[in-house]
Amino acid sequence: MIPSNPGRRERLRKAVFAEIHGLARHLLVEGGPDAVTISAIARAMGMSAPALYRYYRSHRDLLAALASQLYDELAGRIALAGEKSGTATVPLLAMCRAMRTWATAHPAEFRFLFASPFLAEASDAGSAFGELFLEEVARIWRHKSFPVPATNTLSPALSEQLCAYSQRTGGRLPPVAMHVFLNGWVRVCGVLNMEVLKQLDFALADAEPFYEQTLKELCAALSVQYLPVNR
Amino acid sequence: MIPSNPGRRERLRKAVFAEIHGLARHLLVEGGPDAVTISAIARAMGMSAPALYRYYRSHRDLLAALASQLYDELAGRIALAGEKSGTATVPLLAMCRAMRTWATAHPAEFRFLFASPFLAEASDAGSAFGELFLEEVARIWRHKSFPVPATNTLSPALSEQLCAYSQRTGGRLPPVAMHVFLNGWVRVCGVLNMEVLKQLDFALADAEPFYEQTLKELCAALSVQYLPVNR
DNA sequence: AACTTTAGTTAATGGCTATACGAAACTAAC
DNA sequence: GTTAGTTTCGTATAGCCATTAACTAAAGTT
Repeated sequence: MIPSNPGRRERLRKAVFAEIHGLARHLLVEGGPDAVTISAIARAMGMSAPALYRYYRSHRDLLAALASQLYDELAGRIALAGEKSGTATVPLLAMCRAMRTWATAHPAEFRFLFASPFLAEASDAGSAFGELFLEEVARIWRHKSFPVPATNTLSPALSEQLCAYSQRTGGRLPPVAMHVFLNGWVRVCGVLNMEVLKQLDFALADAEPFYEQTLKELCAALSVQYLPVNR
Repeated sequence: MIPSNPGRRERLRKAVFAEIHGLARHLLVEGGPDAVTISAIARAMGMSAPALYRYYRSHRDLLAALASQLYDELAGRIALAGEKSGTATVPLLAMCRAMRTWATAHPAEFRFLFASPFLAEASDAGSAFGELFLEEVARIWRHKSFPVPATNTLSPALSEQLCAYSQRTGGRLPPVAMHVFLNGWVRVCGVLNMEVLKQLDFALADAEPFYEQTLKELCAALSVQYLPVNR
């Protein structure tokens, strides 16, 4: 006989959520963000559309949950790559590579996460990712400070903002070092955004070598050793 | 009496197109890309929705026309800034500034142009802009070549693609110089994309000083004189 | 066994794209 | 000036979508 353990209902509910997420993601990959409709998901599940409102209060909420899930997946991959990187190598390199690996393996998801009109208004789309990489750069800085531009080469307006950000993040990096970090972050994100949005196709058939070259230059700027990908 | 000149119908038609474009853009700015619907435009015009199909064969076509119009506007601003820049200064600087000026003045349009799921699949979204700036860098190169990385520091896979692109664009820039150009282009686009997509808010309240610093560094890389904005 | 909660149904509203068809207006040729 | 053809618009319609309301059946609870 089957015992009616108390958590059963929740387990079933969880399974339905999982099914919804899976189908939503599948639709996103196959047909873009506009294809992720409540109707389509319900249809694929063999359910009526209004039934899905037992699980999400609105279409928006469903998309938000999907975004959050993808966000966690990417953040997880990056964190995992950082942890797994051997003691000899710098975690930052592995994290940057993990980010691109995920982005190119899942372009639709990456676009949805970073360039969707849906999240654009919600602000700070990828701020937490920035923090993730900032912490790594701060670790490198603590270990051995890298060269920074002279303070007087930065405009007062910029210095002021860098100081504020430095303070806001607990002074882990001095303002001028913060500029080095931001520069690198913009380059990494820039290449990834542009590659996924196909804004580099006009010049490069495959952006991987260019990305690696960028990482090499960033390692040089941070005075850490660059190691090629091990295959 | 009113003469029935032959061009009248075309004039009216042109006016309707202009009205559609204006309303479409207004809706884009006010409510994002999803607000640009045939119905909403028709409603604002006091027309029935099907009537708009006399002007555009589909919703997609309308959005494509809107994108093309915005594209032309931005390209025009950039070209104009390049022409108007005084003989003492480098056009490239003015063009980069014009691009950011437009982007920040019209964030909704810029997002629609560069980060919309609509154009992402259509490929080479902003390739022509890259060409625009490439020509400027080539002009600088012809005038006085800037320092380039040693060929052996670039991976063969990257060198090969740079060679191909160099050839494809008429050899205006040698492959290693092409890498310098691409690096700069990624940084400029990266900052702009991230600023408009609010991916820099976590660090910078105002991205303008950071953008100017980026331009300063690019000028240094291209061995041209950086001039602050004249006010 | 009675009550409550949960998960699903159908029906209905209103917005959207898109097509088909008809009426009016305009154009041009006779 | 009349007539035939073209262009532009409206109405009607079909199909998709989100969302709500009312209802039902099953499962869990007491």
